[in-house]
Amino acid sequence: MRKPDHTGREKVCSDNVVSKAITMKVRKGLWSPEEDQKLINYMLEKGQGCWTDIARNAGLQRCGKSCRLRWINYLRPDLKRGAFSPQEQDIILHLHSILGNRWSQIAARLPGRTDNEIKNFWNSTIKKRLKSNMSDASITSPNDSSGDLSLDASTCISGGDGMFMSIHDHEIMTMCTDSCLTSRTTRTSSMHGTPMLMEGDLDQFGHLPPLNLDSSNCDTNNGFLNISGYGDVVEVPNMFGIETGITNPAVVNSVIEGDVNATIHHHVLDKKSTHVNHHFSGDSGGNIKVEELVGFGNHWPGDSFRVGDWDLEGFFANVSIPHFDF
DNA sequence: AAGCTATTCAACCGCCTTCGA
DNA sequence: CTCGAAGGCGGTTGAATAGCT
Repeated sequence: MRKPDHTGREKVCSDNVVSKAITMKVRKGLWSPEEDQKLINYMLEKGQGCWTDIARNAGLQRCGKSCRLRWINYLRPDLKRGAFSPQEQDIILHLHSILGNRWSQIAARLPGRTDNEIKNFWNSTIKKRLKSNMSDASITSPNDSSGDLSLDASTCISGGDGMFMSIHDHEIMTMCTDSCLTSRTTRTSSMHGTPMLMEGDLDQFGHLPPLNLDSSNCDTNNGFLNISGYGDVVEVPNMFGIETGITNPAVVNSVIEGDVNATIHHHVLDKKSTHVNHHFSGDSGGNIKVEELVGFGNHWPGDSFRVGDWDLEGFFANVSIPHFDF
C-alpha cells in the first residue's frame, strides 16, 4: 500500500501524458475517505462517463485514470469483498491455465472480482501453492525428471513431462483434475460425429444445465472417468487415479458452457485415440476461437471481451496437452 | 516486548489499443 | 490518414500488517 497522501502533496500526473503541453497537478497515493465519498457520490449521481471529467467535476485533484482505478477496484458497489471461495479458486486456476495472465478476462468470469484482486491473489496465494505442490510432486514422483517447476497450472495438469503425477493435496488435485477434465471435454466438444447437445438445451440465459460429474462412475480399470450430462456420457481419462467424489461441477460447467448462439457439440471421446489433438477437428472452418471453446460467449449484457482472435494454434500454445497411450 | 521477515494488496507505471477530430 | 486523448491492461512497487524468532 502506498503512503497516505494526506499532506496535500501534489505531483504531476505521469499518466501517459508526459509530453502533453497541459500538465495538471494531481494528488497521488492512498485515497482519503473524503475523496472516496466524493467519487462515490458523483458516480452514483451522474454515472460513468469521461474519467477526466469525473475527476474534475467531482472536485478531486486526481487524474481520471486514478479515479477509474479506484472506482473499479475498490468503490464499485457490486464488488465482492473477502476471501476467494474454493469455487472461485478453482475457476481462477483453470482459466489461468487457458488464458495465462489475462487477468481482465479471468475477472470477467468472476462477478464482483477485479482483475487486480485476482492478479494479487494469483501472485501471492496460488503461485505459492502450485510451487509447493510441484515440490511435493517432484518428491513423490521419481519419474518426473523434467525439473520443470513452471508455475503455470497447465504444468500441474500435465505433471511436468505429461505423465501421471502424485498429488496429495486434495484441493490442488481437484483443481488440476478439473482442468484436465475440462480440457479434454472441451476438446471432445468439437470432434467429428453427431451433435449431442444443441442450442435448445440451453436455459433462458443461454447457459447449459449443470453437468453431473459423477466420479462414482469412475472406471478405474480402464482408466476413465465418466461424466454424465446432457443425455450423454463423456469419458475422460482418469489421469490421477481418482477414486471418489472429486470435482466441482460448477467449474466444469463454467468452462463447457458456450454461447447461446453457438451450437455446442458433445461427443464421446474415442478411446482409441492416442493423441487428443489428432481428433480435434474444428467446426468453424478450422478457425475455432477460444471463446467458443471455453464459453466466453457466455457473458452478461454490457460485457465486452477482448480475448482476441486466437486460433487453435494460439490456443494450444497456451494449454499443455497430455500425451496418452491407450 | 522488540526486531525481523514474509505476505498482502492498493496504487502507480508505462505500454498498447481505441476512438474521434 | 494522422494525431492526440482517453481507456484498458499487465507488471511492479512499497507500505501496512501478520507471523515468527
